[in-house]
Amino acid sequence: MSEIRQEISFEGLKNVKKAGGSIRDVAQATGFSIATVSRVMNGNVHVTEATRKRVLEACEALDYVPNPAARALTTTRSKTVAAIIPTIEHSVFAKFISAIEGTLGAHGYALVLAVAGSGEEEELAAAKKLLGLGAEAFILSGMAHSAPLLEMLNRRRVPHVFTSVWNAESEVPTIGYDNAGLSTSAVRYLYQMGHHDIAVIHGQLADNDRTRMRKQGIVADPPAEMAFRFFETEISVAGGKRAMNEVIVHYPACTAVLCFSDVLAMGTYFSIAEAGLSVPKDYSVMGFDNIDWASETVPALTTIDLPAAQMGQATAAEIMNALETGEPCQRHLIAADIVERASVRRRG
Amino acid sequence: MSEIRQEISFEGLKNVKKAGGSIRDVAQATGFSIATVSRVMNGNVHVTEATRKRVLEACEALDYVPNPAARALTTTRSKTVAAIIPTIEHSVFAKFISAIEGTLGAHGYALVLAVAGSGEEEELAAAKKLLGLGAEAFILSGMAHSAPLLEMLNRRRVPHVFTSVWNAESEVPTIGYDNAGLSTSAVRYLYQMGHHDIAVIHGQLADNDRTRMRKQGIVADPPAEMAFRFFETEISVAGGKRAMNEVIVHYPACTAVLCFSDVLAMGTYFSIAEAGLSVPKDYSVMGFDNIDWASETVPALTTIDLPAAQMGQATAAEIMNALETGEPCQRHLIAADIVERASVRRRG
DNA sequence: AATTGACATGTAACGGGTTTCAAGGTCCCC
DNA sequence: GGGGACCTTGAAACCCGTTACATGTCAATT
Repeated sequence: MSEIRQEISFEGLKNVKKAGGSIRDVAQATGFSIATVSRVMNGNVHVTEATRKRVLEACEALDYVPNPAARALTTTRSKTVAAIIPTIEHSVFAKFISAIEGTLGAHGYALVLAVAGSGEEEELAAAKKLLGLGAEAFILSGMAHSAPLLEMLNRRRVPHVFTSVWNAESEVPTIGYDNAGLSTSAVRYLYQMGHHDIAVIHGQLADNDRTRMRKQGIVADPPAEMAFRFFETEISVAGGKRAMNEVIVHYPACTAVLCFSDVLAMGTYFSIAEAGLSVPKDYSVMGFDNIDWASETVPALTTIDLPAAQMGQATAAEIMNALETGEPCQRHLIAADIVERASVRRRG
Repeated sequence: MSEIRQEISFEGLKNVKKAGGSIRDVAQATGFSIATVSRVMNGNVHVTEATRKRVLEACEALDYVPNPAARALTTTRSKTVAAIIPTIEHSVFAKFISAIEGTLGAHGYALVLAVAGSGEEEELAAAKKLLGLGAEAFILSGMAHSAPLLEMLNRRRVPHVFTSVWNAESEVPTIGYDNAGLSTSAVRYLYQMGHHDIAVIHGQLADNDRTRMRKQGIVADPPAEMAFRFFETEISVAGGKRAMNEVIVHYPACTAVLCFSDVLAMGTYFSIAEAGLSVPKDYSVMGFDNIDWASETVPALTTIDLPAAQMGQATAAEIMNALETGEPCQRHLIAADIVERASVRRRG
């Protein structure tokens, strides 16, 4: 019987009989009804200890696990939340995702991941796909998203949060940092340390609202004596290095460099080293993120500690709450501070 | 009617009527049967262009998307594959995951992610959870996994692959590198460059078979004149720095350092800089991974290029093939080469 | 002894798709 | 004009759980 089956059918999984049958098999094996088996599987209280034990044994013996699709169909809960992020290849995102997954996982939820570059259509397509694959909530990066995407989420009442940003005014649920405020503090710090000519190295403005907000925090109301020059590059060590090469050549007055990401700062270190100069003697450097090796560089990097793990945790908790209570997600401001190390020196 | 609903019920999502009804609503709206609607949704050929158009319009108007759970229930396909990885906070994993997601996503599959530290029970629990949440295939790291996990996957005929490793003998499907062979070549390279006293800095052996394989590749059959000392540490810049501090103090004969990860190599750079020494004058350093900024360090890092993206792509392709044809996953050896840069200098 | 109620269990109706099979329609060809 | 062949469409069974409601049992209360 079973060897025949192996011979005749083999075009895909649909035909191969998997171990672990249905709830009716367990019911039959134990003599109980499927309702009772279901109750046992769900930890329902109205079951005798004896029957619970027998059912559990049968499940073990038959290698039974409830069919997730069937369960999702009746409960209308897939316990799956989706995160759409622009890239995972950036340690801050990795830490964030990791925290989300940990928190979600601890409560029986799964995380499905989509990397959507930075195109809005790409993001919309990813969201549609994930919705069609069972995601019941969404975690998005930043606040800038295509209108169709937001409409779709609202129309279908899919809980969602925008992360890495915080916006007191807007009514959308954001969980993140006060990006503008943080860059303002960074500038103030550099000012206090005696730096007046600042190179700001940042990623693409076009497709990243967090970068735009940070820039906004600088240009909005800078101290009168300060001058800034902005260098846009790709967010990577290589990008930071290239930008710093520019700074060295074209911005002689510059004494301090503010990078909107620690990996950019790392790039400046290498650029400066190659030029035969040194940090912080020739250039003070300040980062953003506090990635885990920021404290290990030589000199140790002064940066802004963005608690990505904490943000991930808060995000996951908020999403799960929305899913379980039906309340909309709450806004959260994640506090972030400058961590002063050795890469910015006092001048004058 | 609908406003009453809003008032009375609000304990969780189960009660809130979502937009976008069922296939029957679409059927009713168009006057066709649900069978026809289903055919349209699945691109079935036996539908007139005119009716296809009408159905599609109705879907648009009603904001209809097929219920994924119902679909998964009948097709027994969730189009969801799970990856269980020890950590995501390591750029090589991130790149790998990213490639998997990209390949999977391009074919309509979703990736669910679980980070399972390195405990075997933890991994088993994660796998069970994901199975109960709808995963239909698994991507695992390394070959060392708990027997219950492997038994479960085999019993239920869940396609799975082991990644980052390659093993010609074993019958399990592995997709990855010849870890032992690569460290052997690294040693040979250092030998050719005139280095005979090598410090090897690596991560925990206990919970990582890839690290063990790499070590094996060194101790199995080293050139007679060579001496090795092994330094175990945590895989991070900080870990590499600490280990290198040890090397400097306790291994004076050492002229070259082989790190089983580029982040460890980065740590050695900082340790060496802090000691007032330099690479490659005082120590030659060689890494493993070729993470994206390995070419940007000063000096640029000589390392072994592990094509994580290629591995991810191959893994995803193999898993999808297994899912769709029923054939078991094939083994793949991913070629990797030394990329010679400036951190190893010729001696003698 | 009768009534009540708590509790354990069973029956059956969903939920929202896919798919088999049958039926009706159209077109072609002899 | 009749007989197929083929295409489009529909009816209904089925997938596998969950859960409202019904039933049955037994102990406690009066």
